[in-house]
Amino acid sequence: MNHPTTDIELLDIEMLEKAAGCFRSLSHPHRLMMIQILLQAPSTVGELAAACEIPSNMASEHLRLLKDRGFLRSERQGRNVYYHVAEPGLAHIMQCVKMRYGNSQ
Amino acid sequence: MNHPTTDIELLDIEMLEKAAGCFRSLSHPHRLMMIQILLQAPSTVGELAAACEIPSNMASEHLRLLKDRGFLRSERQGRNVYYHVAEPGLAHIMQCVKMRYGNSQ
DNA sequence: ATTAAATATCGTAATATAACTATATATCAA
DNA sequence: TTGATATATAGTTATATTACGATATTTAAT
Repeated sequence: MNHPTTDIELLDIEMLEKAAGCFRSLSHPHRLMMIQILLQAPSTVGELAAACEIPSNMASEHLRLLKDRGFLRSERQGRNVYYHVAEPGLAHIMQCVKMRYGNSQ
Repeated sequence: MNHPTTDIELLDIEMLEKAAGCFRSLSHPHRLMMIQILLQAPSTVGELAAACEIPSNMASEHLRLLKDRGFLRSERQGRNVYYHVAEPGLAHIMQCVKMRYGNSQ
């Protein structure tokens, strides 16, 4: 009922469902750790697993989750698979996290 | 090993655990809907329940979750309880969501 | 070809989350 | 006080997520 340009549109429940799925895939400390690392440089499954101190099969599962959601992409190089950030918005999101929880700010 | 000013600090796993909890509390379509609405104006439990088409006791549970996380605050006014956004960062987060899923962009 | 290393997938048990019914509390009005 | 409305909490069941051991796949080295 407002003027078109001032009318604030709400996302419908379907869109929110997808968005909720994205947040769910971000709702694990190891996955956030991986994203943090990958925002600095592409890394292998093994490197990410070591950084999180978890077995590599679990790292692989977490990475698949993030990849399926479109947040990451992967690229095999020899025996290793390198993952990298595919969604630029992740940097933005992690900045929000640091604003709330970072020690440097 | 880098120069202090160029060293990018990673949040430790404890901080990431808290951040993950925040994302988990955002990982439900009805909770996102409530946040969307509350970013426009404070609303009662009943109003939010109606907007989400869920029973008010479930709305109450979702709201408690968001309140416990520090995202919302509540204030009783007569028989109604009004919730409002307590974390300004939520507007920012919802903007990210709209960038990805909004029809107006 | 065989072996080893890195990654991925499968099956399953433990745990967490969600939805629902019933009940409780708080406020107001008659 | 009694009844009605709005909100909150408890208990329970259904479902989803997580962790993990075992196994499979891919690549490279011998």
